[in-house]
Amino acid sequence: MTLERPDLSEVEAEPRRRRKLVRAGTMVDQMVRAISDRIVTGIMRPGEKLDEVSLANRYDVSRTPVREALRQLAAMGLVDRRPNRGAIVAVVKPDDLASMFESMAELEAICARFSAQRMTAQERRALEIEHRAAAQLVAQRQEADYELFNSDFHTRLYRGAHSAHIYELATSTRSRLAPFRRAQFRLEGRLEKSWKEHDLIVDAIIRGDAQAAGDAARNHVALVSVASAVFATEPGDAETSVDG
Amino acid sequence: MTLERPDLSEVEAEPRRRRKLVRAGTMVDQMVRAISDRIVTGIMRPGEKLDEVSLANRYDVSRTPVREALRQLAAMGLVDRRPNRGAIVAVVKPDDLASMFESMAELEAICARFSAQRMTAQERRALEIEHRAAAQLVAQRQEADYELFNSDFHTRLYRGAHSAHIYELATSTRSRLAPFRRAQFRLEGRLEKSWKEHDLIVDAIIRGDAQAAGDAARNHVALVSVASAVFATEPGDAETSVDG
DNA sequence: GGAATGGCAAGTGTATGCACTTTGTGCACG
DNA sequence: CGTGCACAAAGTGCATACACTTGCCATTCC
Repeated sequence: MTLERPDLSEVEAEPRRRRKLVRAGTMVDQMVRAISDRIVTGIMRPGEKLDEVSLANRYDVSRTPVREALRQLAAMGLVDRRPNRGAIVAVVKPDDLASMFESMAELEAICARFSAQRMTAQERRALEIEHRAAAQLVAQRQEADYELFNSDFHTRLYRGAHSAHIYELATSTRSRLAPFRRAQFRLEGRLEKSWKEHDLIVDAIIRGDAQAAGDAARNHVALVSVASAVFATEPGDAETSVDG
Repeated sequence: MTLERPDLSEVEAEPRRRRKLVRAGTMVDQMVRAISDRIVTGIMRPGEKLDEVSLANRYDVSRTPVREALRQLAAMGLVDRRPNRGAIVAVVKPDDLASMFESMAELEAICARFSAQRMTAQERRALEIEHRAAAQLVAQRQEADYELFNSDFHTRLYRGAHSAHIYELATSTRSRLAPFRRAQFRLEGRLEKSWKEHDLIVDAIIRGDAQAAGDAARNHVALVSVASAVFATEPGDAETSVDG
């Protein structure tokens, strides 16, 4: 339905002249962030059309920067572009989704393994403290807050590997998977299971047991994969509804 | 020196009107391929400037498609773009380079492991046949041909994992590393060592020994990394010379 | 009646122009 | 003689106009 209301809050707060007071980076970079947020958080659903002129109006720019943003998003894998036929939010086939979860599992295994070997004492301590604190969120069934913590937890693992490129691979793969797993914690008992799986990872990292940390992390993602598959295969027509 | 000769051979063979007979895809896609080729094969060296108007003249298009191509190349990690300050062929610091080789080693380990588990009988046979044939190239010191075979060999491993996303991660990481290892086979004895390392991988895959295949592959890349590091740290002023 | 063709509308691909940012250079001033 | 400012040149960022492609629909022909 390509809703028409301005809703430019992501880019700028006021309808004043846009030029000369751009806050951070170029228009294109801001739009890339804004649009990828909308995709990753599920506001835009897979298959939804990304019309160049609509986006140009929405963000109050011309088509040129929109096109550059779309190309960059396509390179990230978040949107599909067909020549002369426009762009849509990336639709992945079940096989691709499985492949991406599998990759994610292996990447997390690597990160956990390296974390067990390379994390500094401070990093280990912070990881453990945050993980312990999250037990509260589990006990109180704070799905939303736990989801935030969960994201932070995994980011710690990626950073703990102390390898810029692996961090990049992990975060970009995670972004591409995000649209397909945002509801996983709504599943009955998933919160507790997630925490216990984390516990195994943390324990192994603290002990410096790389093998165990890697295996635990791989297993954790594999289970998330199963939990998420439920939603990915739901009938979801994904075309008209704007947000759930 | 930004050589001025036309040299459009990569894009089109004749100086006739460009429109209406573009062969494959859009101008932007063709330029992305052409420029990434020039970077990956070492014709353009890290740090070299990518001026928009020069590229526009070179490929006989306006700046708009050039900008889109540069943005896509930046997303691939092959070029660095600084806002308002142009683009250069990506320069990676030694730490980043090490990180990328490390990632490559892990990715290849994953591919080899999966290949040992998942390759079809045909794939295993083809891998072994090609590998055996390459022994000729080693014996005859055919560095250039062996390099081609080597690229093919690793691509077989990536495909053998039967996972689209892992294939993507492996090939893109490989592209980003390509500029830094193109001379590795010139090192004394590297050819023989490479073949013997391949031999271990092939043997493990044929036997279906995932663990051994992964370890052998990781080790293989680690050694390539060392061999390439020699060139990466060479004084190389990387500005004027066009090909070595 | 159905299939093929022509034109229309929507939307993408590219060219071009102007505004703004950055950077280098020369001159004034301390 | 060194430091800082102003101005000019080069080059990027974005807007706009136009060309071309695609999909749809009505009309026409078999």
